[in-house]
Amino acid sequence: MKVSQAVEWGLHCAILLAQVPGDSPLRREVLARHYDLPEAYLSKTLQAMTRAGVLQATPGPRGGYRLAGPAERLTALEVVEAVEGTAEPFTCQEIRQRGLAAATPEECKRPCTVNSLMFQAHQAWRETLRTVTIADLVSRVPHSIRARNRRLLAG
Amino acid sequence: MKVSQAVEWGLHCAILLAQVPGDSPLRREVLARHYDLPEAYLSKTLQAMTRAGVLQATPGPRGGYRLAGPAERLTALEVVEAVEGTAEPFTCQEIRQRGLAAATPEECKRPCTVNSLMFQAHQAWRETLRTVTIADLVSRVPHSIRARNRRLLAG
DNA sequence: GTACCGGTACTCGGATATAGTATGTCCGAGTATGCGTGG
DNA sequence: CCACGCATACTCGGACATACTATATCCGAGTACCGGTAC
Repeated sequence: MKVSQAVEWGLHCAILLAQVPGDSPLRREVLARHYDLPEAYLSKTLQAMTRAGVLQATPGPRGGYRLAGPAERLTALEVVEAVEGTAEPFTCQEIRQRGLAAATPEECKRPCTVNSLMFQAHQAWRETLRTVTIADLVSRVPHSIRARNRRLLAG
Repeated sequence: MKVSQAVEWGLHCAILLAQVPGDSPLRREVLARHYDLPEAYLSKTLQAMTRAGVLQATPGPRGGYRLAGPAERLTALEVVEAVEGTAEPFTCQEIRQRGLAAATPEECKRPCTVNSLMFQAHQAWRETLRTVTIADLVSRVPHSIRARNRRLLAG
């Protein structure tokens, strides 16, 4: 089990976009330079976030990315799932229905206990991310860094 | 993010081993046939569980695998981490220290907020798995299946 | 002076290579057993 | 009859291929702007 590094990028970008004064968009190149990320690949992540409705992309001159909604209403979970997708990390192969001890369809009306447990664990994970918004994360960034960002994003 | 299918195999095998009457070990081939799994690959999973101390392996005739301890003391988390490893699924790249807005070492004494959040989410996931033992999972298996297993494992 | 039109430069979006990891398979190392042999 | 030693068959363990996904990159599609031109 491994979380894509693109998740880190996506969250940091969302946090940064939430600090942009006014409503001016940020170009992809600016985001990439800000954290020294490969711009071409970052493109893929921002794309996914846009498709998921987390970001709003504007093409053409004076274009770029901005948050699709207020940071107070955008949860970390939405960002993470925008990047990683919403597929369950554990997919039950229903091996209980195979082999010598194959369970009958009758016995499988209730979901597999292993499947239930893993699902429950994933729900706990999601719940943790759902209770935190991007605005919360911004407020946890040290003031000195926020000040520096304000200066960089203004110019 | 994706959980290896080997986790499903490992948990099911642990649950099955907990149902073995007496203390006789189960051969790899028996486990594989029970769920119609590729024996050669299942080997890798059982190996990992043995290395982690979840299973005890006995070579030679009349050998096989058995649980290293009582099912009541073996948590699902231990099994999962035995198979998947204990590495954090989210590894912070510390991108806040790079690029134009690079944070100073002084500002990085506290861990990155993104890192903290993802860590916290993972802890919630682990906690869910830690509160459930293999014995619990056995008790959730339908009686008809348990009876069938008892019969199969006796012969 | 104003409105329209076309060219241009800039932005994102998706199709295309590469690398690393999960998946799948094989053969060799080690051990308890069972038989044969000697006392 | 009993004890010892050896060959054997059986078990797991780790080294070796393959397939898929995450990573990384490029070039093309679309859009707003800006200048020129006609009215």
